[in-house]
Amino acid sequence: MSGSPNRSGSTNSVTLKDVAKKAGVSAITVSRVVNNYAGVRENVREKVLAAISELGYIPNRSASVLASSRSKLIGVLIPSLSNVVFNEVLRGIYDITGPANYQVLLADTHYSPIEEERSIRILLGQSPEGLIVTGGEQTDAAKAMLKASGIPVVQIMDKVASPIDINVGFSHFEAGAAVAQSLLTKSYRKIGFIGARMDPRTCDRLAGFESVLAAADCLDSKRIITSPQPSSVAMGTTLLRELMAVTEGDCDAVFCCNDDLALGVLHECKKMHLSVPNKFGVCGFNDIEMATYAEPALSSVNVNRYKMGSRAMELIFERLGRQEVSTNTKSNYIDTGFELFMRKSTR
Amino acid sequence: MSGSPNRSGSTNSVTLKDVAKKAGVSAITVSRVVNNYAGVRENVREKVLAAISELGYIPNRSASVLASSRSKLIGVLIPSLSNVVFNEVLRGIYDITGPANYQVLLADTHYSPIEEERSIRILLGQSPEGLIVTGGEQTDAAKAMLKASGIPVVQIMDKVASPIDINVGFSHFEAGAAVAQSLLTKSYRKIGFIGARMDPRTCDRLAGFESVLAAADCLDSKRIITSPQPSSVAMGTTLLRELMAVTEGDCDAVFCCNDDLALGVLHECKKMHLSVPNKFGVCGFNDIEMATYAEPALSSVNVNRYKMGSRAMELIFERLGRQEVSTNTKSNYIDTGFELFMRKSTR
DNA sequence: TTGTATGCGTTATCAC
DNA sequence: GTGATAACGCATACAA
Repeated sequence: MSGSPNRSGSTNSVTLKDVAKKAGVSAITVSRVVNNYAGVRENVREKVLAAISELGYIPNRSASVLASSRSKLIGVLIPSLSNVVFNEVLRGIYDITGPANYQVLLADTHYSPIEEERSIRILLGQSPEGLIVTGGEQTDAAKAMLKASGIPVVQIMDKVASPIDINVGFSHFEAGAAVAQSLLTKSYRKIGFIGARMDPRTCDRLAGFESVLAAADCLDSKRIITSPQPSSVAMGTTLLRELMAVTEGDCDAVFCCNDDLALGVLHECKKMHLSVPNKFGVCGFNDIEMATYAEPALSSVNVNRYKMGSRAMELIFERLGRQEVSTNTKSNYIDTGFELFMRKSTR
Repeated sequence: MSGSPNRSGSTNSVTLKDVAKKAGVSAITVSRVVNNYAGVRENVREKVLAAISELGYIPNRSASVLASSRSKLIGVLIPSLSNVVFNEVLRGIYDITGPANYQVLLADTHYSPIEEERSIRILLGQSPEGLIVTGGEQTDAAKAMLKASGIPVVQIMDKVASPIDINVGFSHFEAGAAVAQSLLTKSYRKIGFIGARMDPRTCDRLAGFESVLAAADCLDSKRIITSPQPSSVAMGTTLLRELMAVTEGDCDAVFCCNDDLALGVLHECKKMHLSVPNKFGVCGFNDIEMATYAEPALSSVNVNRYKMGSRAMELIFERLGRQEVSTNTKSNYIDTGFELFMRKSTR
């Protein structure tokens, strides 16, 4: 209705004062209504609400944050937006932040600690009330900033050696070891590994896997095929070819560092007439929905991605709730575990 | 080193003033250094930079935004975080925002215009410099807010009837029609449709699909099977069973509203000994990577998801660049098109 | 229950 | 090239 042009360019410049004037009250009263404070007389509240909707008032968060340092913002850093693994983690996070009216600032670090540090610096500038980061490979500078920030920080997706603050994840080393153990139990002996991108967690899975094979005297490093490039189904086909070439076919199973790769492997096995699971066993990781529907159904490892996200967020809110700086440095690690689902792609 | 406790709880409270004092200059000079202003003497700049890193100063964006109304924030609203379709869109967006040092505020609307309106209100409160929303089904209130905001708004993923501002997408109606046409060309005549969630874009694809079948006198509404629940591979298997039950097997092809559903259909076809593509043709939508590796390879429709994201962001930046409000109301629609990839799952 | 004064950390404006 | 001062819009503390 009014449509006054605003001086500074873009922002909708209806302010508390405008609303206050229209409602015939003071600015602080409007503020109280907006923030649902108890002590406001009902008729006053209604007048204010009417004025708010009439003017299309939208509170300016910057001003609010500056004055109160409660931003209702949570910073989240993940290594890759393309990796579907993080979708469910994000859902877990959003399912907790949404109802609490918190917003998420999401940054993609592209698996780079340097980019991560840059993003952390920027995110911290937005005064988030909590931060969720992936893994434990932050730069020293980043760790220092996070500690200095004083806000709850949760490292997720991995069990980290010395957590900055809170840690929600599981041991990739143990998960990799469990897969190796399971394949051994199924009488596979010449077990290979296929991995792409090789981020720290993937490396941990490989390490756990190798340790078990080594103990069983079944480890042969030429059966370990990796690529620094991103994972994909296509990459799985390529790496299987490579594995078979390098080992001259002397390989009876493979642990793929994720399901995309494994699905590519299954596809390629058909083309190569490699009979799965008898001649060749295949196990993936992450247990995406498609695993169950592959032909044959893909063995995989389920990790509680949703839970890691939701639990991390819950812990932040718990911290934000209690005032006491209860630094019980012992139980700051939540293990969300993992579970093997051995299906038709392994004996 | 210093470690002074901060009064208001959480934020790292090293301010411009602290840096200024340490460097022996005024606050505004520090601000100039931080923002890379030209006219600062080199030795002064160095002194300031030293003080900044020594104190671990992180600029407070809220204060900056309040004073300058340049937030370096872009709001993005998508209907679902679980839907992998949006991953690539987000990558497209982030690949443009990242290098420009812009942050993304990402909200999940859960396919609900009401939630979308709520999120838009909250996002606008953060003074974003641009906003990207999905589709054109915003509530009237939401549209009003977006228009009043004065910032560039891009509606993506769909060709919308009357864009709020800018529109980057493609016609789902035409895409659905193209699939129907292609299936007809391949001599399928009893063509069904399987759809889940049934958001407006899915409905449009169905409408286009139906219009072509109707024109060819091949439309039978009992072959249209839909569910309001989310899409999944599992849902694809269920809906195929339903389609076959309802039509008593009188159906020779199906268009699935997305690839997840279609992969489920392919899986179920095997169990039902329905020979694909001869007895039964299957076409999906979105052309996810797995489509190529399905058995048989899944026919699908590729839409430029990455492009929709990146182009939308580029357009926002273009707008932000030029001061003139060049409301050339004609060419505010960018068509990113679609492309059929008919593979082995159709004749 | 409501209002007044003050400050949050930064930048715009205008002096020097 | 550098600095003093006044906003920016809101919330805290206290007064009425």
